[in-house]
Amino acid sequence: MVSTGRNLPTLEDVARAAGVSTATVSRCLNEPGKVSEKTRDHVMQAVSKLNYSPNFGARAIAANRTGIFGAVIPTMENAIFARGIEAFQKSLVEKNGTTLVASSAYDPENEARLIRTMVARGADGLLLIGTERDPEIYTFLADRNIPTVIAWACSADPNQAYVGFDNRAASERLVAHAIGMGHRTFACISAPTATNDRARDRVLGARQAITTAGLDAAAMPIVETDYSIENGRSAFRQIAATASLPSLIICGNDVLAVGAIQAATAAGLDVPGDVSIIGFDDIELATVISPALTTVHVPHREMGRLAGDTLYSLVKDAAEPIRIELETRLVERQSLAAPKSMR
Amino acid sequence: MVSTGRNLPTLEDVARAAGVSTATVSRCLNEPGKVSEKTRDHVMQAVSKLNYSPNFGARAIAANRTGIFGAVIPTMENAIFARGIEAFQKSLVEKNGTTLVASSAYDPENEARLIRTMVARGADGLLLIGTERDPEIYTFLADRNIPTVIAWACSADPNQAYVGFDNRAASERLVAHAIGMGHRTFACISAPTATNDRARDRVLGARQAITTAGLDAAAMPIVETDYSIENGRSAFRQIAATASLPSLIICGNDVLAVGAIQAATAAGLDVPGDVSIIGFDDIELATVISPALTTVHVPHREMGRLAGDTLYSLVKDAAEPIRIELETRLVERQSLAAPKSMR
DNA sequence: TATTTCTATGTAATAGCTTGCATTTTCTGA
DNA sequence: TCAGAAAATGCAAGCTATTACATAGAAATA
Repeated sequence: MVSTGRNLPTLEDVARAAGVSTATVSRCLNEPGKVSEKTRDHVMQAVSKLNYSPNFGARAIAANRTGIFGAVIPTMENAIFARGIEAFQKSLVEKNGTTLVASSAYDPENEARLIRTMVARGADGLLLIGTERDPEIYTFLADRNIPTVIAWACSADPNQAYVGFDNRAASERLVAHAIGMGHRTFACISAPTATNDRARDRVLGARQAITTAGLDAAAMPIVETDYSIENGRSAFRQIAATASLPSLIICGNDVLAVGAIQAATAAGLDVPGDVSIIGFDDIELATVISPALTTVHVPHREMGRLAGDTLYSLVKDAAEPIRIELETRLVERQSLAAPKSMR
Repeated sequence: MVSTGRNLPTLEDVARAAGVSTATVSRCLNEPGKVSEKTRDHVMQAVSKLNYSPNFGARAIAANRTGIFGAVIPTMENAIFARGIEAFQKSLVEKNGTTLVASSAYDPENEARLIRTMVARGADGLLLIGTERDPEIYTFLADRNIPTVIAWACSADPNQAYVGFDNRAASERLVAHAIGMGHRTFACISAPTATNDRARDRVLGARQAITTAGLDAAAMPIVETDYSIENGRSAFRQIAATASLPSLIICGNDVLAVGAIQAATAAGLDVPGDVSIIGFDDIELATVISPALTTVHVPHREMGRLAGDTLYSLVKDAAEPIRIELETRLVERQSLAAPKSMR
């Protein structure tokens, strides 16, 4: 194990050097407003002269907080979470917080373990994705007074803070739009719905739109597969291998949709001429793929930023749960068009 | 401020419940081999009965370590860092570590501040990107015995651990390959080289290849701009606006290259017919853009994973600095072809 | 049996900072 | 100038786990 290094300066050393008490030095560092300017100058000079930086453990134990905020996300490899966490992190850095990040790979058990680890590592508050998890986790967090903010979804629990959007309604709107263009036959490529409430809601929204149009939602085949371009490709092939190709392929996110477009193109099909494909999220990939993807724009960055703001105020001011529902927006590009039968 | 929650059990509570001293309980938790089986059973029973979990701050101060590993990266929005950090994090989770992440937006001052913050937040070790930074930072870290691993580049300092690759050599190889195909006129789109050693090395590599071929490297115009697709587009326009279009555009990374391809296509140019464009990194975008991008593949995930392993062993075993140079690989796709003059 | 060697456990000294409360200094206004 | 209020500062009590060292007891050896 690594030793503590040459004996580093402590608060007391700084206090001595500045000719004040440790209390004053501590206040200089934590509540500079409470110290006179003259004293503060002296102290800060001593701080930088000694190159002092406070001992973390001591501070954590004395103040009973760490300034660390945890985020447990499904993966950093999807640009939406990378974006969101980047914004979350930036928001907290502005408030002198730091972000502890871990990804669960969409596995609930992993997630539960990581949440406990974060708490054991001193996280003052936690960002979680989606609402669905073992109730024991919520109890665990409540017992320890660790505030949480949920993002990417809205919670039904009135005491749960969140910054989310309505996955179901957004999906329903997009599919209804496609139905309005004439689509009548569908297939769906989704992430596994059993352990992913957002994915499930998106499928439910699509079904709802189909049902509302007087069509048979149960007839829509669904391929469940983890989010990746490659999986999108193979899911498309799987769908294309069945009797008749649907006119619209509804994808759980843009990554799957990009894979589907690639596979369709590779199979010699024209998108959207032979088959329309829609996504969800609106990441950069959606504009780079050809044809560009029609999708739902989710304000990921704003969500991350607001989640940071919200979590901070919960930790700092023990604020009442803040519940923010953001708007999504349909983005029409080239991968969705009226089906052949309509032309 | 949030209170500590209902008074949670302490080591002492557990000791009392198990009828032993706090030292024994501590040993049960940290070095179970040193305690007799009978005692251990008693203690563990008390632990789970009281639902005890050790206080983070107290542990940190007493043990002088936290199990927290920091990573200060330029941005999470570029897939390469998202990938790398994901792998880094995964490697450390396996070893019961947790990852503190912050992004500096390629700003050295930000980076310096974030490094200090991470240390102040108890990071046992740090992952940094690139070698170039204020020497004071290295002193600061050395004074505090905080091991660091550098990734994405190789350090000349024999005491500095790293897991990197040779940006310069990789770039030189790719450009030499293009020259071999007949290219004689060049332009370059790069991230600002003043504050980014990787970007600078890539430009140097390109220049080297040009010089080696007996051509005039100084004649190559360079547009410096932050990494983003949009900036790649406008940089291309800027280059295209000059007298004669070069046959090869060398981009500092894939993101810029994708933008350049889009702008070229939008301007009615054929890539690679009218102009060849090459990137660096090999991210997903490179395969999704059309024409697919010829680029240098960098093993980002492996780099992240190895950086995690390395950092852990430095912290844990105070191992000698481990220095790993990974191989990059040229990936030939469609955006590079022999120039018109050669056909 | 006496002596030595281990093993298991306990005692108590830290570790360094924050903060409630007490005290001193400075400011305000008559 | 001085009482009273406000601001600045100091005192010292925590906060909780780890671990060096001490000790007791068990096992091994002579």
